[in-house]
Amino acid sequence: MYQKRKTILEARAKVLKAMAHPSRLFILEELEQGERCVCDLTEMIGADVSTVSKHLSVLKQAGIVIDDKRGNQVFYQLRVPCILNFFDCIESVLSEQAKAQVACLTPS
Amino acid sequence: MYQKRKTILEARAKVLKAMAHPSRLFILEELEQGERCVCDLTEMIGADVSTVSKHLSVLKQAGIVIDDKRGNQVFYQLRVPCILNFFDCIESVLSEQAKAQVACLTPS
DNA sequence: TGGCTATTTGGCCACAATGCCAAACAGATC
DNA sequence: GATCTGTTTGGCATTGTGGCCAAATAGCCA
Repeated sequence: MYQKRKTILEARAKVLKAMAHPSRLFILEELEQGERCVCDLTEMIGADVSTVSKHLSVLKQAGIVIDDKRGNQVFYQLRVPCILNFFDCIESVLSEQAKAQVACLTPS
Repeated sequence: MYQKRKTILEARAKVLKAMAHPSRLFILEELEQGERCVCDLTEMIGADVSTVSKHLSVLKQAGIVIDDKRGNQVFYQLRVPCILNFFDCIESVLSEQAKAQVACLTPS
C-alpha cells in the first residue's frame, strides 16, 4: 500500500522540503517578479552570502529554480512558475487556523 | 524587505514542512478518500504506531488535519481539501527534472 | 599576472527531525 | 476493579538542517 507509492512520495516530499524555509519562500516570491542575482537576494534577506547561496543550491537541487552565470554573477529564475499557486492553499490552512483560534477564544 | 514578510513566510514554511515527509504525504492522500483511524494508517504505512501517531500530530499542529475521538479510536480527516492541489505543481517540477535528465543523457 | 568582485564549498557547532522502544493514558467490556 | 485495545508521550540514538566564518573558485579589468 505505502511501499508501492513510497518512491513517488519521497520525490514529492523532497520538493516540499526544499520550499519549507522562510528565506527560500522569500526567494521564490522574489523570483516570481523576475530573475535575481545572488547579491540582490543576499542584500534583501540580510544573511551571509554563503547562507543564501546554500539556500539557492537547495532550490536548484530540488529542480525549482535554474541558474544562469553571466559575467561574474549568477542569476536565478523559477523553472516552474506554478510554484506560487501553492500559496493560495497554504493561506487557507492558515486562515482556518486563525478562525479556529478565534472560535476558541470567543465565549459561547 | 525580508524582515517585513518574515512572519508570514515562517507560517507558510511551517505548513510546507509539515507536509514534507513521504509518510505524511501518504496520510494526506489517504485522508483525501475519507477519514481514517490511527490503526488503519499504521497498518498501511508499516511503521510503529507511535511513529504514525507523531506524524499525525505534526499534521494536526500545522492545521492540516483534525482529529475526532470516537470510542477508543481516533479518526483523522483533512481540514483543508485543497491540499491535494499541491501535487499537480509538484508533479510538474518532477517532470521538468525528468525532461532535463533525458536531455542531458541524449547525445546531440 | 595581480587585484577586485561575485559565488560556492568546507568546516564547525547548535539545534531540529526521525524512528524505535517502553511507559503512560483513555475507553470499552467484563 | 481488572484487563484488553487503541493512542499518545517520553526517552534515546542517529541523522539532517541552518547559520556563520574562512578558504577556494570563477570571471572581470587593469
